[in-house]
Amino acid sequence: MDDRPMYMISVAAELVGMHPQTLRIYESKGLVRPKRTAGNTRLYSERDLERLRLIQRLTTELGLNLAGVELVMKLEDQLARAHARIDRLEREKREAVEQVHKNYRRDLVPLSQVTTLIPLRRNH
Amino acid sequence: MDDRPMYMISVAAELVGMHPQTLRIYESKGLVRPKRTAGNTRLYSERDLERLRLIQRLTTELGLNLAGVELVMKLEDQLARAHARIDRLEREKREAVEQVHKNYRRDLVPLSQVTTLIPLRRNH
DNA sequence: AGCACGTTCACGTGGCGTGAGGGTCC
DNA sequence: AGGACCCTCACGCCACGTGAACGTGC
Repeated sequence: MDDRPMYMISVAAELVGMHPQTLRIYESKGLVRPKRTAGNTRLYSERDLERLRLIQRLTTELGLNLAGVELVMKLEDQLARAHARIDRLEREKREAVEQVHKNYRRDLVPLSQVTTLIPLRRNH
Repeated sequence: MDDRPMYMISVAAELVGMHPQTLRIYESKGLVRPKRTAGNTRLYSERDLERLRLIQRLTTELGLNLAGVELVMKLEDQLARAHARIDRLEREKREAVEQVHKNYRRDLVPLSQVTTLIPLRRNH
């Protein structure tokens, strides 16, 4: 995702189909945090736009209010991290088993078979 | 958690500090599903009350609307299951390693040592 | 100078809680 | 018969989106 600040508020609002004032409200509630220029003009990155589109889905399609949006985004973040953890654990579990196998040498023989091996070697 | 239906609406509302009509609204939106008697009277279980208290926290303390409550409860359910999965995976990872160790017999000897074993056995 | 930016305030709509009215069950 | 249940409708409040007013930066 692209973090570079690119669009000022009118362009950003146009791109996501929202009222510029709405974007200001979202910022005042901490839902998006666009960068600012030296002259205090907001600059929205692609990541900000993506976040705005998510807010839009939650409010217009699902009917959440802004308090709900905030909590939902927090939970979705936690959920994403939990899923990442699950993927990592599954991989580590597989790798751990393989590693244990590798740590056992391939040329191991049961001690009980050693006596039967002796005759075989004497025939040489 | 106790699923047995126990309290009719006035008692349930009293117990959680809500208006009975509010409980009916929550049911109409699918947020709680109390059982009914043969005469169509709602009966709330302890689990239902717990759910009502959660809704109360989300609405009054955090300011969510009901759409938000619904989605948040869904996400919290998913999150709980993800955490359960993580716990299970961590346990399985540990057990898998132990199991691999067990599958290697304790009396294994490197094949290269077999020749050195032979003299030892001949001395008997 | 002009236009889009900034902030603050005002208005309208809609969601939600609360209550009342009227019917039904025990 | 009375009280608490059922459901539906109406009212009020608050959140949120929208716009206007006014000042500032490019």
